[in-house]
Amino acid sequence: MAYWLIKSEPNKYPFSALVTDKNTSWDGVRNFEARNNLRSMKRGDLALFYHSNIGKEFVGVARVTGEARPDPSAPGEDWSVVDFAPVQALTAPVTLAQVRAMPALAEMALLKRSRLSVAPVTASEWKVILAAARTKL
DNA sequence: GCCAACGTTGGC
DNA sequence: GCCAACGTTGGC
Repeated sequence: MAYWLIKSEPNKYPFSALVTDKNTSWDGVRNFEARNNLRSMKRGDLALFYHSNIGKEFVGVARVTGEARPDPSAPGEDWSVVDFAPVQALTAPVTLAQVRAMPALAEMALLKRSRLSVAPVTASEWKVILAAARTKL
């Protein structure tokens, strides 16, 4: 199983909306690398849900429930969506400042590739963040 | 609201 | 194939 991070601006689609919706199609990705990351996701993979711009923190965990398929918001174009369901909110959100402050997270894509909206997370990074979030799955 | 970073586009 | 211009993301 692989780990990922997905970013959303909370004024557009907050984690709470995923909780309400129970399932959502992650559409609108228009970056090749982010799209390729979506295509690498397998059912059952877990993703950290990050609020960009507002909050700037990890707030929850989501699970891949449906693997990549054509993005209906871009008919005829070569983009993909993946389906996610909420797993749980983090007990304590983990802020960008916290991530920056932890040496174990210095290489995270969130920091190194800050403009990439769908990115891989290593198993060790995953562990560190869930510990900081005081969250057990 | 500004601006840095950086991916993409298009002219040559 | 290079590179300048442009658009977008996301932090501040």
